[in-house]
Amino acid sequence: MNQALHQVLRQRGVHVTAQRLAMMRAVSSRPHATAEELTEYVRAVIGTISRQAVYDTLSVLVEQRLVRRIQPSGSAARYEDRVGDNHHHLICRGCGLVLDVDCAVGAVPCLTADDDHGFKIDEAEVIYWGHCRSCRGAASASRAAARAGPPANAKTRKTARPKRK
Amino acid sequence: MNQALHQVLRQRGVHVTAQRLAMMRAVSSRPHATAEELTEYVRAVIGTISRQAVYDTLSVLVEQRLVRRIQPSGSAARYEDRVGDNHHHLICRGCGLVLDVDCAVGAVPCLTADDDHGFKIDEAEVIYWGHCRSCRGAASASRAAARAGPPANAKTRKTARPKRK
DNA sequence: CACTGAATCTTGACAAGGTCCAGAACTTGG
DNA sequence: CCAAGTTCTGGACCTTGTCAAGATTCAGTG
Repeated sequence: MNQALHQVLRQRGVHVTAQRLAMMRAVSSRPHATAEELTEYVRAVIGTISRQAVYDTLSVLVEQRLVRRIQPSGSAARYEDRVGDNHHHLICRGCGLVLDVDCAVGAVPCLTADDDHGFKIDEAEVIYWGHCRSCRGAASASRAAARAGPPANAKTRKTARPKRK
Repeated sequence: MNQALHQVLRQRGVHVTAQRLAMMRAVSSRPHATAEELTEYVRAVIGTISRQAVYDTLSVLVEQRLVRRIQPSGSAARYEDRVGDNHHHLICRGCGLVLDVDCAVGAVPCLTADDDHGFKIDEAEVIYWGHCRSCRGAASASRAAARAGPPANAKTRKTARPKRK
């Protein structure tokens, strides 16, 4: 199994290391994970990896188009190994859940803006923002009183920050 | 003129302060500016404002839908006061230039994903990535040798970092 | 299998962009 | 004009990344 990943890397002329193999496994088994989550995963598998190696590896993989990086407003970058099919993302403002959605328009669409202002466009990133079913339920009570709808940015902190001294 | 802004704020039940008025002016006169640039602008107008007040004010304005926040990968959040028309953005990977583009699909489109997974979608954020005309020219020489096309992430550091000790 | 140059990884410092907190100052309704 | 409630200030601190230098590891070669 690692044999296949091994080949993929070699073919592209990059060194094959335990860190890289583990990172690829991590990205593929935890779609939409942040760099930190991937680090945890990799550490669980191969024991240790430096932060720098994580970022370095990820950017190599992104460069090689083996991994796609998405960066939702107000949260850390996330990575996934579903590349080349131009799908988009649906993100919950409440809990940060990220889901894949197929492109609403068609095959490899979206790559044409109405007016490209002379740009050479190479990617269209589409993010649908909203609230997932459960967050909608949870928020409805408080939102009834709110004048202007849901907060514009998701709180991404998962756990309460420990009280500082 | 501030009278109008004043009313807008009051109507929404938020306090009217010099900082907020100045910030609204700033956003409207400098589309796509970062928080830092807006801070500079506001300081030039009313003398002083704390960083906290800047972020607080911006998030109030965003919540009230008076300002829209966009956050391109790898760069600070940017703000604009063109809200409600569902336009999109075109960003240069080379120099970070941000341009508005009208939606390629239609009126208030894009708000429908193929499958919404039970989400209540309230916004579709579309970013077209590419290279502007001048960056394309500048990069062509070095890119000829690259194996995998253009770098996947823009270098956003504008100036070389000063060499550390 | 040992050797060697190049590619990677580790460690540690640093920076940008934000957030949290507590108390002072200001705005608003009455 | 006042009390109450908001907002602002200042400063510590956090998160996510990046840079540099030196130690290690890969992978082709003899």
